[in-house]
Amino acid sequence: MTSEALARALNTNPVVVRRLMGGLRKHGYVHSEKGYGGGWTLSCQLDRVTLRDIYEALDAPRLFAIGNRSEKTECLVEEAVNDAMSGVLADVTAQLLARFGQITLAALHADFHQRLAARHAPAMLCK
Amino acid sequence: MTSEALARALNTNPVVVRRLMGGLRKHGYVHSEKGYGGGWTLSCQLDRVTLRDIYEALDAPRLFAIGNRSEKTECLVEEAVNDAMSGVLADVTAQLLARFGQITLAALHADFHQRLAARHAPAMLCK
DNA sequence: CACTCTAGCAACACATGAAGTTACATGAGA
DNA sequence: TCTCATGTAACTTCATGTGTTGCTAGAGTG
Repeated sequence: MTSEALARALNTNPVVVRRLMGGLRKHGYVHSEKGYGGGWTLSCQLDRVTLRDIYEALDAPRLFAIGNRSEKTECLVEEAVNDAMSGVLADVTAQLLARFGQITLAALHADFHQRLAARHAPAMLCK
Repeated sequence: MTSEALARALNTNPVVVRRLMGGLRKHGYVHSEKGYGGGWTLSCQLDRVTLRDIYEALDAPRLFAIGNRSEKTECLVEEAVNDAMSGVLADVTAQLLARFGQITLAALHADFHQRLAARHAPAMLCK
């Protein structure tokens, strides 16, 4: 599949797609080929890759909208609050990643197909 | 204490302080008085207010930097991923708030005083 | 060999939201 | 009535993520 086609499907831009896919390629989840007939191909088993793997392949972007605005401070109040918060945030981050680590792409794939079937046979829901 | 003085201590602007303190006032944690001799006064017991209370008084701003970019979508893949993620995010949010709910301002206050003592008697640490 | 199609990449432009700023109104004491 | 303070709206600035353009390089076609 070309970046162009993916971008259309995702309502975004081919360059954005390449940026994201670049991370996935570095980790061997996808493969890309240049030139005529080129594009992206899957190169991993869906049941061996998790949301956590994807997150980390994407360079582990910031998870939280809150947190210390500076690591070092002269202010003892700020220090006390930072310590209290960063302990919680670290624990919660670990939990979140652990949960993401249990969600495989295969599971999402299966979920998608279930939704697809449901959409094509909506009458079943009305019984 | 005036917004002006607080702003200096926090390296910010009096108006920003008023915006934040406004939330705390609405919940009765602080009291403000206008005019000469006015400013902010504490009006709660520090051991009865938690970080979670503060967070909610500040109108519960976004916690996560990740998440659904749109609630409704036509895309079944997006739907599947959103469902998987929002389940995790909801659980993790609950955990985070629970933890914040256990951190009282009194505890932070005590922690601060401990740091203050340590700073004034640093020789103790070298024994 | 020229042409087209594709990814790779850097640099720039735009959008969004948080934080900071200005200006003015209101209320309280001197 | 003057000064000092909060209350608030409107505007500006800044940071970050997203989108866009322009160019390079590689790969197949005719």
